[in-house]
Amino acid sequence: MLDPKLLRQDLDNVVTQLAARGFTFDRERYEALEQARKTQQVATQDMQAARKTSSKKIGQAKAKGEDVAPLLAEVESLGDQLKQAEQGLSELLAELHDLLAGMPNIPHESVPAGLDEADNVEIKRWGEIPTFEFEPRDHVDLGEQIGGLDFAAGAKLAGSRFAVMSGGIARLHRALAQFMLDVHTQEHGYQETIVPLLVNKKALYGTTQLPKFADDLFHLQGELEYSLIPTAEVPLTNLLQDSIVEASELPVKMTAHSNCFRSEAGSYGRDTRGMIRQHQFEKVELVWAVHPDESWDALETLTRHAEVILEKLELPYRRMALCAGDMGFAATKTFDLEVWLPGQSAYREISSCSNTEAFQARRMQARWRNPATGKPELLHTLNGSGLAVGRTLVAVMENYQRENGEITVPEVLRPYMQNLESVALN
RNA sequence: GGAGAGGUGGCAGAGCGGUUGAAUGCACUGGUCUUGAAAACCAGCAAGGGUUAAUAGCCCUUCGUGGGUUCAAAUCCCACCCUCUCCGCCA
Repeated sequence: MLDPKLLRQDLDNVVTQLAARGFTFDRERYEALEQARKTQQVATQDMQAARKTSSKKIGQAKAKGEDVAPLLAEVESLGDQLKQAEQGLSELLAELHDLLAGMPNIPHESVPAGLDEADNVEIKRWGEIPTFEFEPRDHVDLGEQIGGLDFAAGAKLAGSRFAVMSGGIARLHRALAQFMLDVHTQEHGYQETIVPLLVNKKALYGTTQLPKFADDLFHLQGELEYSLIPTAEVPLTNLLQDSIVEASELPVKMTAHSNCFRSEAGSYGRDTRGMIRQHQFEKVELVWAVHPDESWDALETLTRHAEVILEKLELPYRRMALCAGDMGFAATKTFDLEVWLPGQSAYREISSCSNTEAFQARRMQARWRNPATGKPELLHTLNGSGLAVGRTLVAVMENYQRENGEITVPEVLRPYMQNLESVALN
């Protein structure tokens, strides 16, 4: 959520900056609503003040044993008027709030211009693209060849966009998650966290999946209104919901390995082959909550933490700065990491690291106490994948494949696999 | 699932229709004292929002959440949520 004060004070700028990411703001509606709100709020609060004063007088008079009848007559009519005014106000506030809640974050000045992924800017490349003395296969073919990656089984049990892993592939997948967690907790200083995979609406609102993106989620039926998390960013970031963190406790750095569930509504026909886009996948998530002055350094550090995983795995990647129009709703700036997939001869997204500044923190009232003023102020929150485990498995399979279909186990994973040197036929 | 208890400020914990945004303690901040620190003493210290040039004043809201009664609700009524204890069931 943007700062309502910013809209009141600098609407022109907000409108143009949001236009940069392709968002059209209904300015006239906003201005009319805001005008009405102001009038209504001042009037309502005046009436509340009047009622308060009268009630106090009545209390005092009664205590002295005086006759309160005239005072009662005075406030008699106030009740209905006030009720009406309060209702009118709350309707206006709700409408304004809905309007605000639908507005995306303002892109940082360093974000490249552009409306779609064609305008994303490559920041750097790392690693050598591997060459093969044979025609490299994609992970689907590899999985078929050595077994352990079964999409038909996934479809039988659940439907499309599900897979069953088994044997060496499943083990490799588990090793990847363990490895990532160990690096982040032991080398990068994150707090390991295990979080609920089902969350409530308030949490989803806090990280901005709601109200706008309800269709991207799986919602449980039944009297309890749970949804499956699309990313551990939701529970991790919401740990700070309605709290005030001491300055000495910053930065807060948390990591969680979790399953993630996405409906993938609107992506019919995209990435239908293989593990790239599944309804259920695993991810190791990184979340920071920081002093507002430090979020830009934090974004760089966080992104590096994700890159380190790829480098340790010796997977070639590039870092992209997303253009304004390609960024997620809550982000002021996003770096995507794209890993090289020989099966597609292309770089594919494997991590997305964003600074949301106070956008999420404002919604969830995540604050820190500024020792200089003694007052609570909004934190800045960041999140990034470190990394998407399923996609990392794909990258390992395709980059480490041998002609016979076996997968060489990357050096850093071997301690997690009893020093197994390759994954062969299941 | 059954029975009971409870949800109040950063934490603990009073209040149970009327100058209560809320006693008290701890924590925190400033001061006195001290070579310095601690202790002791004194003072300050909730959050959100509105108005405004203002982080100045003034005002509103908030005692789990949502409704209701009343001139007036932390206090009374209803519903829901959560926590704890016991029993049952169960990874």
